[in-house]
Amino acid sequence: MHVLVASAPDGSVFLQRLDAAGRPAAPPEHLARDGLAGAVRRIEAAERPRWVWRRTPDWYSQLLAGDVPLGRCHDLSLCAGILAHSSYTTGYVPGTAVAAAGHPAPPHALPPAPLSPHQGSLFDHAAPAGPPPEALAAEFAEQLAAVSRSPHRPRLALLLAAESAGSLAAAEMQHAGVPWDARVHDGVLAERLGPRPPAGSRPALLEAKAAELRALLGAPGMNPDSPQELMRALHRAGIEARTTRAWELREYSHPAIAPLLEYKKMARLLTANGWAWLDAWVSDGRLRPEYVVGGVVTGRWSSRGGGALQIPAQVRSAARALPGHRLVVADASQLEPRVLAALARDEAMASAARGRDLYAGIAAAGFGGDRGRAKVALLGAIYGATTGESGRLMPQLARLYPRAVGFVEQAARDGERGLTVTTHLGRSTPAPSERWLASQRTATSEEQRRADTIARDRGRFTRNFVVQGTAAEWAECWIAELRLRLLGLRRKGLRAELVYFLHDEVMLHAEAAAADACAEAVEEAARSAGRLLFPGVPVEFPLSVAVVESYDQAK
DNA sequence: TCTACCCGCGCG
DNA sequence: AAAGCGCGCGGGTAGA
Repeated sequence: MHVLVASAPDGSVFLQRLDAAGRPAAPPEHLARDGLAGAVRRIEAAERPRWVWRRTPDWYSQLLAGDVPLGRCHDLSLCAGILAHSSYTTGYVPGTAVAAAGHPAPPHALPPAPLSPHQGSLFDHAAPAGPPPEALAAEFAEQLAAVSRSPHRPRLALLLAAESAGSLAAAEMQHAGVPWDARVHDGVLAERLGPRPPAGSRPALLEAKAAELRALLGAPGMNPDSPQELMRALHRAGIEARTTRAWELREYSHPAIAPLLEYKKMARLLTANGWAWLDAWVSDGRLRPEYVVGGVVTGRWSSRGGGALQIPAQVRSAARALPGHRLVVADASQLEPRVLAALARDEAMASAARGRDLYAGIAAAGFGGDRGRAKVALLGAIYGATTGESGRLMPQLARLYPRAVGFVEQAARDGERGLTVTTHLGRSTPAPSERWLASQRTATSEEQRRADTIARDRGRFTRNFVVQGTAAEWAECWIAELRLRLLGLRRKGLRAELVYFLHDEVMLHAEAAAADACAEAVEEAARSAGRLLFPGVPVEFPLSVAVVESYDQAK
């Protein structure tokens, strides 16, 4: 049922079956490192165990290189991070078992900081050093015990399973990469910026735009990339902007504004996703970002390198299926508001969400059919808006949906008081910062004002945390269910791979013949995620799914 | 010359 | 039209 994989002190690989409580259930096997893939493949086929290891990337990237996909795992390091903070359990301290087993690593630190990308590539196939196998087995048993004594055992168990499945999916996506056509990308750049220039100089169209701008502002030699120079030039031209942000500049009517906004757009494309980006992050026709599972406090993933979680609309046409293949792109519609309706058990909001478009449903129920205002009001409730249109609409929203609004208000009040808040499955906020604690020990009224600001900031954070974090849990359950279905399709000879994940959106690269089955699998996985998180709660999580040749054709 | 920080903008 | 959450990144800038 569980198989621990670890490095033995002598450099061999240590495999051991563990029982349901994490205790050794059979004598360990020692394997030579090059025997690992074969052994794992055999055990996976025969037993479909949950693989237990310190960190998924340590083992799974080499297994994927040997084409050994796995169904389930338990990532001790990620689960330690969750359990250490979770208000759903008590008495768990990460690394205690490791330290007790005599490992010289510092206590409280089962997972040292992740390897830097450079180290990762250098040592990918080297022996991952770390605590001895017995210590990892003891740590696993500690984690299972922490789940067992939780009053929310099923939820916490689901969270650890989903996070671990996420680590498998992340490794698979990094291994596969997004199919990326550098010629298409280069074409986009050439059309918007001009042909690729020598390194260090501006492409022709960008340089021309800079010249036009200098002429219109009467500022020869001005470098538009320098905020200071730009600000001086704007002021001399009578544009009294306080910042150089695009949305503020849009307020002014002056002949230089339009070219300036165009310049900023073009310069952004060049620096963020230009030729240098292509050179650095696309190789062998694939964009291979590194995903950091649980990299955000709320449980969302972050990424390292290439800004993979911010691929701008402008270059999405370069993400193209290979010949004979399709991209299946799916995203969850209005995920966060729907999660809020489920969290708060708000029947009224759930019924407004019954259709495809939640905002339209809410608009019809109480905003005179004005979808835009309904959306602003709801997002304002989730983010904690107090001023502007969104702030003004709050009372109206609260009358319509007292349970939903009350739920986020409670999370905000708790945060302001320095309490921990927790997602549906059990991810809790870290303790308030030292800055927060210090701010509460104040005397003067000046300090008190600052303390209030800090408390309100934390209130907005905790308000959003419960919703964003629970949405991340839904998405992780979704991807977990999806990858199991893809493994099933693979056994039927239908090949498809997960290639991209972005908070509430997934992309598959599938053989054309498998595309429809993939679209169905994505839908099934979403229904399953809803049932796993909120059994019996009548909130729907509809998707929009597109089968396309390139990413820009989706939605 | 190097480092740490801020700004601005892209994504959800 | 534009303030309220979470990120990563590149370039400019200030200080060492």
